[in-house]
Amino acid sequence: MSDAPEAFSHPASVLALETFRLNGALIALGDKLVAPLGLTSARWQVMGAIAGSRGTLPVAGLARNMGLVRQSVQRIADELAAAGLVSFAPNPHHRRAKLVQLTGRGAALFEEVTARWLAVADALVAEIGHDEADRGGAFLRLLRSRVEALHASVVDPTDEPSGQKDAAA
Amino acid sequence: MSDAPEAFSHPASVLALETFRLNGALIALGDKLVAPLGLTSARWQVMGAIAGSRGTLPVAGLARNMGLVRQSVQRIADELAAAGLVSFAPNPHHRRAKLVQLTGRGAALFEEVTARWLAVADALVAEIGHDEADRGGAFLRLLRSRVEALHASVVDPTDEPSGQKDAAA
DNA sequence: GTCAATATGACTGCACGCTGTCAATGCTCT
DNA sequence: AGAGCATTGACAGCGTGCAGTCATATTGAC
Repeated sequence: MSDAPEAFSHPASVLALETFRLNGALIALGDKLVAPLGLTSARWQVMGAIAGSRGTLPVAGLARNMGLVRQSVQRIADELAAAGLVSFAPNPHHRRAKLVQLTGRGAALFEEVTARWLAVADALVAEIGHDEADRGGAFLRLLRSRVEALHASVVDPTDEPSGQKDAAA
Repeated sequence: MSDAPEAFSHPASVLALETFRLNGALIALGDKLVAPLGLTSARWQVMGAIAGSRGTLPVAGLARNMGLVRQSVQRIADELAAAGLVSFAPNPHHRRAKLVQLTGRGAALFEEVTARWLAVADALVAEIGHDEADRGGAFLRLLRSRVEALHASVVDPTDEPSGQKDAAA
């Protein structure tokens, strides 16, 4: 077992582990920001996706924009609807896929949350610098695209090639 | 609601959202890597922490090293023990806090997982470049430290300053 | 030596995202 | 018009991490 440390110090391992920790820190920060307003990080993000769509997207569309599966967003959306923060409007193009929109209360709450976030976001960018923040964002996007490509290319050696959907290799 | 887009294009928002997506992509990649060996990302990471500690740490110590709370690691460790991959050895310094160690099967499995990971990790670093990977890792660490500092400094306006533990304003 | 503070494990409950499955809806091709 | 396929919402189950609580074990102050 003398190979564990070298595997951990691998640059890719450092990237992965640091990403996990940063992810946790960001969620913790987000939760702390919006908790006093009765929200959570996830609900806030869904409300943001709704606001960004101007209420023209159903749940599945929001999920695509957020990079999540439908079911995750559906649960949050239902809870937000139960809380009176979002409503489902008829969709002229699809009878079942109702359009998710913010209610008056939802929009007001989201504006308040946005104000709180922008204060923190400005402070964060001020500390690390505009250029560095932009470079970091680009790096994260690049890294994700590589990871996703790797994810698609990894083939399971213990898996027979019959039941595969996408493994075009 | 015309302020949603500007909040989303904020450099800090981009960083946060990209971090969430990268986190998800990494977990998906990790799961896919170790699934054929009967593991998950979380169990693999805990095994890694155990291997890195050389079996000299109890659950709480592993959790500290990983940046998680005890309970999360405890559950995984119990499951790994049930699967015969780790065992709990007596701790000369503490009767309850048994030392978590890999069993022979656990160590062998971890070595196999490590080999699989190193192949992918090398491919990833080869694509983005060694220097860029190192710079990215440093950036992530810096960003996390700033986010954690912000988390500690954020005070809740609707919260009376009596019940606070760490808010050294 | 005693007692409070701390550390640890055990247990419960919760939030979140995923997979899998099913029925209903909409779209495309023949 | 009809068949086949993709999309969508609904529902169930699972893995992971967190907070809270309690009992036990260890440590430190007195």
